[in-house]
Amino acid sequence: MERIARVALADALIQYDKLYDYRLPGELSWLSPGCRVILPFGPGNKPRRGMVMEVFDGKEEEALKLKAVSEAVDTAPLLTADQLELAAWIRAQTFCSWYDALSLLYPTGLEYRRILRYHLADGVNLSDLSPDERRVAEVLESPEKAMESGKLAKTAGVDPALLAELERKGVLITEERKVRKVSDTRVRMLRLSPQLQESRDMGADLSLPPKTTAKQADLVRLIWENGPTAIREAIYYTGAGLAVVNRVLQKGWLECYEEEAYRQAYQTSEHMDLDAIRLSEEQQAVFDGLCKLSPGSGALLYGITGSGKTMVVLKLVQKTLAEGRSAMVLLPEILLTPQFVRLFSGCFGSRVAVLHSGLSMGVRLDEWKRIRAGEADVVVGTRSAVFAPLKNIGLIAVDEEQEGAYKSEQSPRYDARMVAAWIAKRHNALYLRMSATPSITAYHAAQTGKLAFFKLENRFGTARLPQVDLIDMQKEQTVMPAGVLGMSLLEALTVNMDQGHQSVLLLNRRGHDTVVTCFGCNTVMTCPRCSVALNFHSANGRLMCHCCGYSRPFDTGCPQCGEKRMRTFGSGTQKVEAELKTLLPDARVLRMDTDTTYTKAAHDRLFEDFGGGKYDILLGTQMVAKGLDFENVTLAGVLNAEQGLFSEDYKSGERTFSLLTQVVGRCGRGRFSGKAIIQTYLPDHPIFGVAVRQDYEAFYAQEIALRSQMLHPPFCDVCLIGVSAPSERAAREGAMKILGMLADLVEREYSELPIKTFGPAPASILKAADRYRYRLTVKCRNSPRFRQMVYRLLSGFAAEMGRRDVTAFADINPESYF
DNA sequence: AGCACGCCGACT
DNA sequence: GTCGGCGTGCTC
Repeated sequence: MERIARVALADALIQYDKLYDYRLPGELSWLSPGCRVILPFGPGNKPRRGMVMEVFDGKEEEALKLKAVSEAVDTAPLLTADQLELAAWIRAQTFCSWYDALSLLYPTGLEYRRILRYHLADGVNLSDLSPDERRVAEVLESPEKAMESGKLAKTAGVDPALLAELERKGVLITEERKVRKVSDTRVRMLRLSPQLQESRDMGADLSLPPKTTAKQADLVRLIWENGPTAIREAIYYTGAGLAVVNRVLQKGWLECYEEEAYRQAYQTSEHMDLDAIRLSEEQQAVFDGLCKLSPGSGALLYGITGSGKTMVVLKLVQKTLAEGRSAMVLLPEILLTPQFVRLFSGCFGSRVAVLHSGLSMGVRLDEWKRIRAGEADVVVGTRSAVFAPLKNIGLIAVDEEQEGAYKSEQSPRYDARMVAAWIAKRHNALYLRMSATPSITAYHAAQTGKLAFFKLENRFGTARLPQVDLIDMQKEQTVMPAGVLGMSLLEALTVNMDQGHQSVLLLNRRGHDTVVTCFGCNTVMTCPRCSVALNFHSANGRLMCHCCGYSRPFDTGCPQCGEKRMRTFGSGTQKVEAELKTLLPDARVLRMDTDTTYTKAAHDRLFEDFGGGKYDILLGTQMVAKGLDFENVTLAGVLNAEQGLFSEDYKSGERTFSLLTQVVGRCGRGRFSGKAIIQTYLPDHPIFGVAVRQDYEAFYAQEIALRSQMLHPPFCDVCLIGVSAPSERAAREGAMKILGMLADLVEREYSELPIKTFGPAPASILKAADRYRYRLTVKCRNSPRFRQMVYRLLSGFAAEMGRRDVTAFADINPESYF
């Protein structure tokens, strides 16, 4: 019998992504599932990365036909059996490769980088070489000297391919080194020597020889009294130098060892006594109800803004920890994490770990390790935090569950809410979705009993919902010609400012504005790589593409006619800011959008400044609507409320309602009552009626009827198939090809599947990053059998198109429409 | 993706 | 008769 490992291969394309069997040689027979390995792959036996998914015994003659695993990367499994199963599930759900799914489960900091270094071979005769080759040899000088491949090619000024050729010829010898992307940080610690420790354990007093210096004695006493301490800290407390430490170590009273240190993700915050906080009657009832649910249940908590959902979650986390289980709280945006982390770390201290993509690789690695080691058992983070290696999870709470940010729009296209549900079921944990404006799908699930339903209808404390006015911009006067601020809103802003209160202005922008056109020929400035208009950013004076990041200076002139003067359209935040400056010259306006808040530190600081009363008006895009909680804000204005309604996907109503509700909820959170003003050019749209009344249930009734009638989710699933290619023709033909293959599969083998196909159509952004995109939309039921068909479709298409630079992907229930 | 195998044109 | 073009197919 021989040990055989079934391995997932890294960087595998869908055409050949499957589990491969390799023999485990004797010295590697200890390898178990979850360990990373290096394998010889393909006819050239190129070393490739992989992860062991399964190990079993096989017949000797079978095993000998297999190639052998060449190297172990980990000495112990990196992932648990549960995690391997999760990866398999993710792969099946999202059509990603085995290894891509596995990669979600550990931080990139644990990845190794392979560094190739070249040496000169012994006894190379320089006169046998071409001039190029000789230059390479001269750079290396001698066999002892080595250089990294990229650097060598650059220094010698040769094509990197030449190096590979020289290696084949035996002129160069390669040496490979594996370097972890992020190293561990270790800290040197001091502890008592075994003898001293023993006497301390016996209850003896510390006794040192009489001629011990004061500093030495202080140092030993510190460790005696406080236990093991980091050298740096010990030096800090005793005032001793490193020389004293070395002396004491030499005398054998203390010993030194290394311990893993963790890079910090957040500042520790002031302690908060959770027991001192009493829940309201309504909150308590919800809390009790949630506690009574059977283990492994899913629930939806519908709570209006300001009803104190977070407080209920804090208490739930506390209860979960008390039961010896861990908890996870997911948030839609990185920008919301600081507030939550402050709150949670105040209550649970260093048991809290933070995970989101804004953290540096080192911090993320260390947070991951703290969680895995069980040192942190409360995880707060964004969608990727759902993969935190918590053990024995008792609670997964998803805040603002309707937010599209929970869905990944890059491969693997997972939905953190579905992953959370899977994990919760596996751990028998409570899966809690929360929102003031639940997604139609979640509310429907609650209505039909698939999720337990809880409600918080009252604003906490004295806060009351604000009065909401809808302004018809077709009739409304503006002060500025072609201005965006109507008279009513301007008046309200003035009054609010005079009373010393603050206001929030939301600009409902969706991409295509702050368009710039040529003053001469009226050409719209568009991105040369994408088919979208460029946006003017005053912060850097450049025209920028919001799609691919391309930018160029504003003053380069019109590419059509060379005219230097430009005209700006739309109502970007800058334009509104300028209008405010003219109309309310005394107002202190804080503009917040992706230009001004590029870093999270900047965002935090601006938020704090606003909260501290340094500004009268906060003006911004979507981000100002979320999570902001300041008692002095009593006016909210929405500038072009109908914007999002023009997008073609079925969720536009849901998103607009949610946004309006959030922004209205921003004001009147404290002692003062609030007011909201919504400006729109489409006042008769049914969504505004229910939005003004802040009536979610009425909105739901209206929306679910529409979904049912149009056969949209939750009454079906939507599978988006996207195709991209270097030319529009190739993209369209690719999409046609897929449509043909799909029809073929359906006719031959999958005729029983309920399917309706739409398209091919150009994607909503036809051209992005120099590639043209087409899409197909398939209304379906997301069943294993349907996914199997899509998988075959994708791998078949990839095999056929592989060499033609036409790629396709599938995304079930996407949040954005490509 | 790599890499080999394989079957047709211009070369020692 | 051989070197080499890139079309086709496989990768444990």
